[in-house]
Amino acid sequence: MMDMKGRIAALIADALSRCYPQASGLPSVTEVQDFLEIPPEKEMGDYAFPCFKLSKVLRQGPPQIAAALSGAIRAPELCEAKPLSGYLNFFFNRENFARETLQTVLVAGARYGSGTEGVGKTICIDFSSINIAKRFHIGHLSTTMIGHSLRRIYDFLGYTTVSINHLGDWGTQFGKLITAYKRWGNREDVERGGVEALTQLYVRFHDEAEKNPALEDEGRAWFKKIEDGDPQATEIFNWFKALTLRDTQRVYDMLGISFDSYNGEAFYNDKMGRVVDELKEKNLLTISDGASIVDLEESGMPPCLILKKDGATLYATRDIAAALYRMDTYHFDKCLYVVAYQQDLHFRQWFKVVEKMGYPWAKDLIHVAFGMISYEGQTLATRKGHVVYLEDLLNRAKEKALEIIRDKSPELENKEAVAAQVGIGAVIYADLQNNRIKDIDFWWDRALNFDGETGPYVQYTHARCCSVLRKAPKQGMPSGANDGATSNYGGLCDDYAQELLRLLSRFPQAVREAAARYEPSMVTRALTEIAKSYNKFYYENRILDAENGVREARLGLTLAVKQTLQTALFLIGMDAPERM
RNA sequence: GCACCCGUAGCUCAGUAGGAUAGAGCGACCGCCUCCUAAGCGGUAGGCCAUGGGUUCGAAUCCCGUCGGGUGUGCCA
Repeated sequence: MMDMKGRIAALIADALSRCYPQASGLPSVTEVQDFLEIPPEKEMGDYAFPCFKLSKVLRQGPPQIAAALSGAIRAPELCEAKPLSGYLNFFFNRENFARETLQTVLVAGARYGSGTEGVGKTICIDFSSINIAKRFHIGHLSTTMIGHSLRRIYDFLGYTTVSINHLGDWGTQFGKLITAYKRWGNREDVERGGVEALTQLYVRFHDEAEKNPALEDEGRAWFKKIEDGDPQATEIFNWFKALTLRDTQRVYDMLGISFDSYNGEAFYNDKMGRVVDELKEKNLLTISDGASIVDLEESGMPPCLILKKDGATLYATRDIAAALYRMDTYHFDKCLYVVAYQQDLHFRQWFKVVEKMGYPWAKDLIHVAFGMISYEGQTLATRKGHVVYLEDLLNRAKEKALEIIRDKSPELENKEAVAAQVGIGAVIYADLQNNRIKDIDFWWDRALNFDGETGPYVQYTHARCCSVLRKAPKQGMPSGANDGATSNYGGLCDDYAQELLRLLSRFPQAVREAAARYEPSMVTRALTEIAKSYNKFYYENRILDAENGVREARLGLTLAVKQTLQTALFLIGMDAPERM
């Protein structure tokens, strides 16, 4: 079934050709569809066609054009067209719109809004990318949640996705860490303390190294051993890595996140010669102050450093090596890097280098940048303890949710499980609520606020839908296209129901825009609008004790809302509790 | 200095491939549970869309300048 917008565009195009048979340069159906907009006020209709642009072609004032077109459009079963100050405003036939929208949503069910446009296309998403021996804190929340949500959104549209946790597992800091461990650590304490214990060792190293600079050399020596594959160094290093992944996995489990690949810096260590060779071969490498660079002056950027004076590689080298590997391995159509905007220049530089290497897919490398996070107005500082660990945040959010449940729903059975869904949901929602480029200043009271437009609000609305549906009579529950016999769609013609139907009908488009703009917040916003609209509908209309037929129609709408909310929640990485 | 990003209500933000009278949440104040989940709903108050030009029938939205803020800017990642 063609959507309403397309059908209205077809009506307009047809009316244009009949009203102005002599005119040339009339817009096509698709052009008309692009002109169509949603009026600012509901009283102005469901769609509006602005006639200003046609004024020149048709040598007529916009109001005259609108009037002529409205006279030529006769489709009462679909909509009415009324001219108003240069616009042609379309008012849906409400009953028809309700029937069509509801049946579309209910037939699609959990797949409403999904698509197949991505079938056969692969998208690599590089996100979260934790550092070994460092605790997961709120600074990692955005990359993790944006990446995870994008993954679900692209999956929903039929793409094959590859989620990649590009581990920060290479560098002299690991030599220093081994030094600290050998001097002051022991197996049991570190095994028990996990990443926190490693962090303490690292801090101690820095304190002691200020007094005793020889420690730096010792650290470098241990790192050299890692590089050379020394068995003891490798064993300790791999153990640190396993400890970090073990601790981090607890958080990933709470968030429901998994990765297809953990290939990080260490993995690419032996794959960088190819990059250097290729750059040399293509005459892109020049020596400057002893370092090997790719000059980017003609692109208006500082040069991209490939090799240090001492011949060591740099992170641009590693990123290029990883991109080449991923193209060879996954044949991606796009490769997304969900990384903070601080690294914007870095990405623009090495993307340009890949382009200069002659790879047409350089244009498919996308830096999905997001804003900085600060804590109570100040930069996060792990050393000073000015930091919020993700695990602590999620646990406190769970506790807060549990308190509220004990207060408001003392009879709820699985309180702990629901509290986890709600508390964690609040954190996820807050992170994906606004455009990703916005900076976030973290405050505990804000993070733990569950009133207003928050995660709990949308989950609450979902639970409310579930509650209504549970109490509905078993018979006559609408489930799809064949419920026309029992549902009276006249019961969905009020402004509240219509607004809700409008939002439901636009949901698939919202998912696509979110994908096109790498912007999960567009799904969050659609989700919130639907929830708000349902709560208003719910207060203005009786559902269960409405008359026969109307009750079924409103239950159908409730089911459609419930399913769409559930889908939208899933797409941003939240759970949808049925009771709370 | 240069580059990128951002300036919309007291606070946090929607709205930007131009469209009609600029919206929401929080905070403040006032209401609504004998009724399907009050984690809800309604109302009041709160705006020179940073600023000056330009393009246009029409600009918060596009272009140029200015001011303010953030980030980055050759051997860390």
